[in-house]
Amino acid sequence: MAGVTEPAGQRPYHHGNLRSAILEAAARHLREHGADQLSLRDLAREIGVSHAAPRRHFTDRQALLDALAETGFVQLGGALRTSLAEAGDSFAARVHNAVSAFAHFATENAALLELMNSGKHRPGATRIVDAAEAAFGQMVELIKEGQEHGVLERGDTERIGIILYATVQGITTMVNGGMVDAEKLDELVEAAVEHFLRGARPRVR
Amino acid sequence: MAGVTEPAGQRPYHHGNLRSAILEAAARHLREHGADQLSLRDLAREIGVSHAAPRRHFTDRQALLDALAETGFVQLGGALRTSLAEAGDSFAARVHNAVSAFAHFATENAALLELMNSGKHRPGATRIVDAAEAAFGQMVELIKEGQEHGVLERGDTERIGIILYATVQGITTMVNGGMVDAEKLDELVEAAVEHFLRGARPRVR
DNA sequence: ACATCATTGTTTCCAATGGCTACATTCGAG
DNA sequence: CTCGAATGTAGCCATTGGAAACAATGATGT
Repeated sequence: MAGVTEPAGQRPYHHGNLRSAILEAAARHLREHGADQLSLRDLAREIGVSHAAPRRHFTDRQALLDALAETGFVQLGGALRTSLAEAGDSFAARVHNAVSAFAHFATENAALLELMNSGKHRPGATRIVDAAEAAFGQMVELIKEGQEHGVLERGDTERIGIILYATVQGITTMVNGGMVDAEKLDELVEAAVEHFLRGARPRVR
Repeated sequence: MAGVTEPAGQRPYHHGNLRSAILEAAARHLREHGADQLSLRDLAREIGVSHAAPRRHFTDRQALLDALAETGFVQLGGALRTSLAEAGDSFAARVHNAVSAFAHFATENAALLELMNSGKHRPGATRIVDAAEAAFGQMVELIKEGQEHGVLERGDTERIGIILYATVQGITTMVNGGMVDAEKLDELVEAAVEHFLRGARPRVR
């Protein structure tokens, strides 16, 4: 039944937390219809507010997309974090877990991922950059770990991290773009990790 | 001076080859302003034709984007072809050349690349798929070459090709997205190739 | 309590876009 | 030379993002 503040199905003048409602709806639309089809007015209609209301929370369509990208990086960071927490001690297993987590996040949130690395965000969108670095930083940490354990070659840690990150990122892009069958994802991830570990292990002297 | 068929600055009723004119203008706009900003009416205005004229050549905005993606794959294929033709005999050098060619094409045509692997094309866009496979096939051929020379491990050729392709693709995505400084491109490509060759070389028995 | 100001929504308007239909001009095959 | 097929044009519509002026609500200080 309608709450006290919502008599006869009427929404009170103030929504309460429009911002998060918009973000939620936007995330769903993003997943279901892609970023191109995401319309501010559509969201407003769905939520039941006037089409100009969202403007109070997102100055721009781009601002909304930026916010989505930011939360995307936060989510990705979380996924990586738990994947690493659940992993055992074996470095290979840790890498595999992290990469696999990334791959699944990326393929289950294709449109979001595209948004995240489209780099179209506002010049001053430091929040996105921060969130991205927080997520990416875990990969770098992981590499550092491998280097300290003597399983990975020394040298520019970030560069090695970029290569690992890029490889997974590329695989998911191909899957998301339909160039590669989605069923091959796990198999590819596994092969990529193995290649990586072999390619980046210390040279025998 | 105005040609015979173009008296007093007047364009004849029929443009002559509107289709290619549109493609050209679209390619330029794509490069300069990205796919999002690409407007059919804008192109029509620029070319000096009515806003509905492009419709005779591209049923849809998407159809135009599809066509752009297709030519993109053709261009990429060409770039790979010449890069391989110019390479020496050393397998490592051949891989490096091809990968480098890809990387530069991808970073110099960021928006186009995004379009190419966005996978948003029409379900029945076989031409795109064909063009893509023609380009991608060269990578697979290259891998096969390495396998026959005993420089790369045997096993699923396509899978190995995908990993190589994905790695470069990922690197360029990061560069294009601003996550990585563009100046690091060559250095990254080199490292990636080296990692790849070490990671995919035959295991000693 | 109450006046006042900042938030948050609403309404109304505008320009631009993609897309559609009916119509005009030109080209080319028979 | 005629007539149908291509190719362009003009005008219309719905939708969108965005801006401005106005309305309702919430919060704050006295």
